[in-house]
Amino acid sequence: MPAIYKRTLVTSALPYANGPLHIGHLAGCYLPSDIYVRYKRSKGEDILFICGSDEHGAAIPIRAKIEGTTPKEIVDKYHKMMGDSFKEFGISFDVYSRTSNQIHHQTASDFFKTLYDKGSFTEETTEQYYDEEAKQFLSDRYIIGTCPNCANPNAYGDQCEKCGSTLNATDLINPKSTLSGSKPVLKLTKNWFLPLDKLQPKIQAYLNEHKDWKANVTGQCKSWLDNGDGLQPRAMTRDLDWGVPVPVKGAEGKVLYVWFDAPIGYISATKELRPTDWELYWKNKDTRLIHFIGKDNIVFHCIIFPAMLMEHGDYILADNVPANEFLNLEGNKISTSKNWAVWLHEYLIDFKDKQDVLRYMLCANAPETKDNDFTWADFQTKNNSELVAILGNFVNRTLVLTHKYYHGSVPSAETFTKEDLLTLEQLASFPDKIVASIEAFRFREALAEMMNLARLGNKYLADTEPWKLIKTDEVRVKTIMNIALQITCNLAIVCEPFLPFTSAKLLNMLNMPVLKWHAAKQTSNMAAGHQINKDELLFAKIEDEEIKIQIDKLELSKKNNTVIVVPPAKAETSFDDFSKMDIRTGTILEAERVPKTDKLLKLKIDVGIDTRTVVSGIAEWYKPEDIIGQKVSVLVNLAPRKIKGIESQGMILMASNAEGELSFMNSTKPDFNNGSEIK
RNA sequence: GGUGAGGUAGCUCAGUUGGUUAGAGCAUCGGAUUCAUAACCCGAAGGUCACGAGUUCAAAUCUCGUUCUCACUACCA
Repeated sequence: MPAIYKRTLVTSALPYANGPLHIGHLAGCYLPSDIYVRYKRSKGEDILFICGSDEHGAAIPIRAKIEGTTPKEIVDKYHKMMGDSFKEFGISFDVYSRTSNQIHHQTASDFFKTLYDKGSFTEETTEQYYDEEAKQFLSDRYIIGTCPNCANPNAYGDQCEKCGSTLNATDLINPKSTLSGSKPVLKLTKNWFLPLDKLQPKIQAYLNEHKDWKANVTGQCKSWLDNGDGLQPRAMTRDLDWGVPVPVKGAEGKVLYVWFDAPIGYISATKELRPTDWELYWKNKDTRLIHFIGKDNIVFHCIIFPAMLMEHGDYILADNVPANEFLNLEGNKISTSKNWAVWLHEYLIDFKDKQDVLRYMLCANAPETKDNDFTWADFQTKNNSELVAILGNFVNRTLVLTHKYYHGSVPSAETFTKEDLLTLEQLASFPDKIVASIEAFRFREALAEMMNLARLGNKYLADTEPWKLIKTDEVRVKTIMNIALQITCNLAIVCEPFLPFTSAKLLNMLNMPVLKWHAAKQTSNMAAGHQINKDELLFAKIEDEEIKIQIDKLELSKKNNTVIVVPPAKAETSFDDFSKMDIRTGTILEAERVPKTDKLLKLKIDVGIDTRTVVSGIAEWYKPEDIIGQKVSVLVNLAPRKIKGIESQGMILMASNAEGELSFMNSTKPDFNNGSEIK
């Protein structure tokens, strides 16, 4: 089982620099990793916390094009924005680097070279589109053309966003380069593949050593390994000009695959932070490496990156990869493009100084074992019924009484009753309970345990009733208040990983220095006679009004997005081109599901000329029995194509909205005969 | 369709190798209390453990089937 490690290296997934951060990012991996690291630091352990912006990949140049700017400006903008958000929410990275740094380019480049020299890669030459004007190969996203499926003239080389089909660039009709607008030519290109198929036994063995990983993580890995023929070779280079150049002769105009270079970002960030002894954290068996990620990154961190490290040979592998599931917002998926999100930088405008409230909420509601939902109503309840009522209230009543009875001077504990001793014993047991949960990456459990300490305090005060005793037994009250203050002080220590701002505020009120974790096992951190500062409220109630504003804001963005998103006008086309299409009216005679598919219906349509079979992807919106007799428009001279073994002889025309939902368009004169031409 | 993860109280979740009346927090209701941000403290109510079958003395837990949700993947002419 786990060796005794001397130090820990914690990485958090590198966020992609093409948009601001939202609550899903925080809940997914940054908050859990921050809690873990803060606790380890508090214990005095040797630990580094690494992160940075992922600034490569094909999506960034495209985003730049849309915004009419350069990739560099995009990544600069979001790198700063994300870094600021992390800082504001107390995510305590030791370094927040970026993959566009020179040090990263060098590190990733060297890494690739090492694998290349070792002969780890296989080379494969394929035909790809090349733009002769721009003098470069075109990645799929740089090519647009007419979708062979739905005739959308603006389909991308990898996917048609209109009909959703996955494409190869070579499938496109009339391909065009988005760089120069010219017609690209097919040219041979060489790319380097990591033969994951050959590495599968080693990867399997590695995963077998880590049966203790979370169920969602091992499950995902298993599914990759067991699926079909197992792992497949994966290209580690791309024909693109944005990224780390491939350091090999004959690879001009190529960059490293973003998922090859991004995880190496962890290494280069460590180098940047510790130029002299970074290898201690990456190449020494006494170091424990932990990757905090979201579930979408599991395959890269559990299979591909370890495979790269194995091939290299010098590096240690991750000992654990605690991946979280996804956080939804008010019942819907968080979506950057639909603006369905709570943005971190906006949150702080509406909820100034309430970083810890969000941290608390996101930890208490973290999607640790399954997707979870963030609702504003729940946010309010957690703040008002837990932070205010339990934690804030306990601290407040203790401090108020201390000022009232002793002018803020800690009273001395005289003689302990049985009840006192029991309370002190429980107090001392909390750190270990919280530790057990944190070490098992069960942060919501750990947080609940922390709150139980505040509950213990509330109960102790309710049971001992110092406000009554003060009239009859002042000596006894001294002891009671001393204990209540000790609980308050220890709360400040154990809440620090979760609520760092609150902890600092509380220590300040107590006029205490920062205390290490082990101090929380002691029951006499505050000496008699110690003078505390003026008390103030730790948490404020959140009123219905404030919540309503947030919900309205979301509703508004929902409305805006459903109304505004209309695809842009297409390029002009000629009447000749249009008249080449033979579109007829028809009637659906038969309809049935195509087995083993989710979306496909096999239709028999009378189009006047004949009755033909058409396979159509409308099963998500129409049941077969409901559309028999439905009048449709059919493109009848489209080249036939086999889909799932069925020859489809045409295409029915459907309206499609922003959500990709499809609808029939009805003629207003029902008696039009089948086969009428649509012009 | 394939693979993986889930389905437990109104809500969010625990439930370790199958073993007494299935737990917690919040919400609800009742009581007590006033130091405290109408907060705290005590108590109650609330569950056919998605559904169906099987194995067993015993199933939330194991097996098989069905169904729903999410992710990856295939399919959208």
